[in-house]
Amino acid sequence: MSAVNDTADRILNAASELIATYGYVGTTTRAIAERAGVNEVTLFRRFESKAGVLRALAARMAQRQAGYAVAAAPDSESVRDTLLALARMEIAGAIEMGGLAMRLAFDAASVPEVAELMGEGPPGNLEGLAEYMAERQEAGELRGDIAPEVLAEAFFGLTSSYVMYRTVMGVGDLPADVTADRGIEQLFDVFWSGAVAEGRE
Amino acid sequence: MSAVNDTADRILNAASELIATYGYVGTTTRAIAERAGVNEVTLFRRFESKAGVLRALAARMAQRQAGYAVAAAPDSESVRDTLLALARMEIAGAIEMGGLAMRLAFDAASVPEVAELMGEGPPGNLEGLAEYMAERQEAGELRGDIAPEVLAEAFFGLTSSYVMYRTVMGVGDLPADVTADRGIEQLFDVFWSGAVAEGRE
DNA sequence: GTGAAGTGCAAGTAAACACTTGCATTCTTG
DNA sequence: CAAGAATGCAAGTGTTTACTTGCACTTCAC
Repeated sequence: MSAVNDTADRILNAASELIATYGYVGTTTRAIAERAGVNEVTLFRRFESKAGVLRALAARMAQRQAGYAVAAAPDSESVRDTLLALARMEIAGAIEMGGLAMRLAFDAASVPEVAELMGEGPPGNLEGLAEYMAERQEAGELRGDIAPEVLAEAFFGLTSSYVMYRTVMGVGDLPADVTADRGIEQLFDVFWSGAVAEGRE
Repeated sequence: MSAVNDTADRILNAASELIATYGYVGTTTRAIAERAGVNEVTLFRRFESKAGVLRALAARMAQRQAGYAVAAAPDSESVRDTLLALARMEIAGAIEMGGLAMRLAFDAASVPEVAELMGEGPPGNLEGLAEYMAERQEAGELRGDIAPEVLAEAFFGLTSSYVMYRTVMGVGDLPADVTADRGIEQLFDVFWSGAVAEGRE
């Protein structure tokens, strides 16, 4: 990595960690620069403003998240495997970003600069998953007596609160390996047993 | 209500709404005073400092929450009814406070003044519920192949994300009547069907 | 080896912040 | 009605914030 990008990256990394912990308004440019081991002036020369840092951060996030989406594509044979994989992906992504996306989703409701960047965000995800749930209901794989939006909300509610508890609120331990963690599977299993069509599991 | 308490109450109400939306650091004493229709100086004369307002707010919150706890006491005949009632109570309480408690639980991780006041908070709740879950597992009413902590986390994950989506992130509509809302019962039912011991429902 | 780009450092800006002081005015209460 | 408490208003404090300017230094491509 060239020295020039290294500086920018260190700034973005520092901003990512601080914003994830203290939120956008609670994070100062001075603190970002300090943690990045860089002069505060450099931050402004590279990113123009605090909002500029946020924009660059969001861009980098979107880029990485795109990588996840691709990895998600191969939807597994069974609905259960697909959803469990999605849950693990959601959790892994959110944890790898240190709760940044989660914190930003939170801040979007109150900080205009953040709201601009988040776009559809959670509502979009929710809608998309609800469509999938509806399909699987029609196929008789998920129980039909619950609205698909509710199933989607239950799913995301579990994954997002799992991450929120651990990264933002400091409750519980982070899993060593998300792709194999037993606790995640148990949590998912509560959802799954409640969502699967009777006589199907 | 006497005029003197009225002033203090208006300040606390304003602070409650603003902090719920913008967080503790994002809320200014000027904004609180303005929304309360009161001079900023009055706020300081009554509450000494911004942290003082927060303390008073927490005290009032604890007092109201105590009311809920009493109402909760009569644990219903069936586990299902008990947990559904608890879910409705949690949601009603959080909504009535306009997401304040939720936002504060969030801020506690990063704002020392908030952390001091929140005490055990979510971890305490989680532990308490996990104990109840363990009891019901031993009684054969809840499935035994899932750790009680996971069951408790699933429960609170659903109720808290339900409120979080609606109050903080602006996703979905608030229920007109929490005690009767069908959506809440559906959401709870996903949890319940996944948590109940086989052949028990 | 020269020039341009990137960075550090010192100093400074204007605005916003929590919080204070002094005084005039209103409200409450005995 | 008188006294004291509660409030409003105007003007301030010192600190922190995002952001700027000017200058010296290094690095590296050509």
